[in-house]
Amino acid sequence: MQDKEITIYDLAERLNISATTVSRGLQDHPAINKKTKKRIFDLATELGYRSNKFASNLRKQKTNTIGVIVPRLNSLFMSSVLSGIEKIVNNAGYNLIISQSFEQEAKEKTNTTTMFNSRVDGLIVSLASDTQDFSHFDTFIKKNIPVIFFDRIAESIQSTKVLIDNFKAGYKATEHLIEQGCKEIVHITGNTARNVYKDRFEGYKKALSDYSISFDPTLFISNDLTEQSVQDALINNVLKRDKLPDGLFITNDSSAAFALTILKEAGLKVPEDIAIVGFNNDLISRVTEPAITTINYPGNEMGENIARILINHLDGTGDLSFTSTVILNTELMVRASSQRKK
Amino acid sequence: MQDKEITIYDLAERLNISATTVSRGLQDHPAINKKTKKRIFDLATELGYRSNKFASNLRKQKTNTIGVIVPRLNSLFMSSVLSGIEKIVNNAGYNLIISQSFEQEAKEKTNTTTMFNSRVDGLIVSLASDTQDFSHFDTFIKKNIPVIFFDRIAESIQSTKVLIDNFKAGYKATEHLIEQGCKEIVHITGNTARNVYKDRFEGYKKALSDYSISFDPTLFISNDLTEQSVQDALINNVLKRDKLPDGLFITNDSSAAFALTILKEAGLKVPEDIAIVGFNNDLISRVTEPAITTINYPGNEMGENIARILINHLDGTGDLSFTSTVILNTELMVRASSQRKK
DNA sequence: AAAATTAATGCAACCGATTGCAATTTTATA
DNA sequence: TATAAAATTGCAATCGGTTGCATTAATTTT
Repeated sequence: MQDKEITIYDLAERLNISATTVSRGLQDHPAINKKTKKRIFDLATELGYRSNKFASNLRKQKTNTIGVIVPRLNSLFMSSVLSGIEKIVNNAGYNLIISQSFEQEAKEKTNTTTMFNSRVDGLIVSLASDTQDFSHFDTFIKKNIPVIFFDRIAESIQSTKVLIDNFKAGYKATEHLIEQGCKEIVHITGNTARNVYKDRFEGYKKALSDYSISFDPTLFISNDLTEQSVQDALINNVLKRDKLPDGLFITNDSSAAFALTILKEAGLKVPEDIAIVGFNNDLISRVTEPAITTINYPGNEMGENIARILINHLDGTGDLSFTSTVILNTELMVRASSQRKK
Repeated sequence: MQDKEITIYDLAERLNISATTVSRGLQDHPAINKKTKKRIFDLATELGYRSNKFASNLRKQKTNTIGVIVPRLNSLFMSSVLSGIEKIVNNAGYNLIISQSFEQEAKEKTNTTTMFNSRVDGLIVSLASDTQDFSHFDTFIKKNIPVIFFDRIAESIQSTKVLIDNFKAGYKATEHLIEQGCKEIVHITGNTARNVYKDRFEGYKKALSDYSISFDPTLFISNDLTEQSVQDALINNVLKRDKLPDGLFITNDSSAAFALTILKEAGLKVPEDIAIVGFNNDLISRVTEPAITTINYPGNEMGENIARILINHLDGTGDLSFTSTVILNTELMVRASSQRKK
């Protein structure tokens, strides 16, 4: 439209004062007379003035933008985390730029570069499942731009991390199955190059060993946890075994629910023939029959936590110890899919 | 860090050429000699130059950023849409800024303002359930900044819309239930001030009337579709009726799944006592027992469509007819929850 | 009322890239 | 070799705020 954009110079001209004063007035600078401020604000509103963030960012070298890179957007857990992040960040006056790595290291790298070039003030990352090399974050570290990892973290990187105790969660899930009398527990999980899956797996093994059950590598299945993979694992592997397993610990609820339907279709009774434990406590774990025992992993709270830590760092006085690890609590939600004893 | 940021001036100085040439070289401007370009690119890489988007945006008055406002992030449907949008938009070199209205008109308004002030090149919106006044989008319209509505649209606004034929979907769902022998079909849905719910409701009523079933207002329940509300509706209303209904059309799959568990708990058999049809075709509709009949509503494709339309408009030559409506196909996925006849 | 403070305001440079137009260099044509 | 045409490159203004330092105006203090 013809609507010319109003600038501080326009305001200055109309008010017969300098652009400097307008700028300061708009920022509520203490040195500016209250009446002058009022005149500025009034005219600004009247003319529909809006600050040009680019000019401002350019000068201030700050963007008020936070970048987020996640493996995928379309899971309930991820979107809960994002929802939590967005809420906090937005209230603090920051913008969110979001991108997905689609579980690919290469995409993650280019996304990281984009974020860097967008000059985000901070970066929040959950790693792709196959990322092995972390050099793409070096530019951030070098420039002292905070990077927070959550859920899928990189142990080797010196930076803030927000996660759960996956080892403990894996241990508790497995222990619970053992207590229900399971002896042959299948563990289906993601790429164990990633901490989340590795640690849960370690917890699984530790529980087995603590209860004197020897770890059977053939009961351990690591794949990408897509429907296809889960189906393959069950039909071509688990269900083909001479002796069918009596327990299944699978590391997300969608997969657990999906596995449940496949096992039931195959004629197995859950939990009598095979007990199941999932992970996350998504709604889906509550609507299956039987409902699925799972680990409660509060995504929304995690998101809020992450955001708060980052914002505090950015807004607070240049604090020191920005290298910390935050561990959130999880709990086992026992439901019918695993209860074999009363 | 000490790392000074490299600018085109630094490059220019080192190469003994002007910043203009560097700028053009970096943009692969045809008037610049190939050898010069190579020298520029080489030095840029060597020194780790990165373009300052703010300076560039400031000068070009374009941000390469697209804003998205949705009611909530944490639903599978929404995140699929976002995932689709992100994919396309990112490939086209745009950034995504995302925010949530939390279903509140007020928050939607402030988010819109923020987007406006962030000078997004385009805006993608799915309305909050209680938004009645659309004046907050006027600023965009006035400035000719494209706004695309999807799913939850505003009929009265003249702008591009991407959605499904909710009337038809509602009709098909209801017709299917009728064909299965249902006579008393409960319809639980969201705020009918919003097109999605209103149209599905209209479809429901039309199907009833086409099959000579009179519409019973007491079988129609409109609420916010939270778990709590669905539970209330079923327990304090539906299940308290003298004559229990024999069909349920509920407009999202999570709610359908949740409703299913409640009805089963109450001792009803599905589909024998009551047949159920949901909406969306989320994974959750496939893992319940029985699996839930639903309307397939492909979020990811919708997202990609939206993004493509917007990008084409932004990158393409200033096209004309930017006021169109795109209707995506949906289909009824018949599953066990509604099959009462063979 | 003059001098010393304190409060307000303005000057001018700067942030880094872009671009219309002019100037210079190179290559082609006569 | 002089001249026209094409290919390259550079000048200088511009985008809109921000900020250190200087200046001017309003208050206080003697």
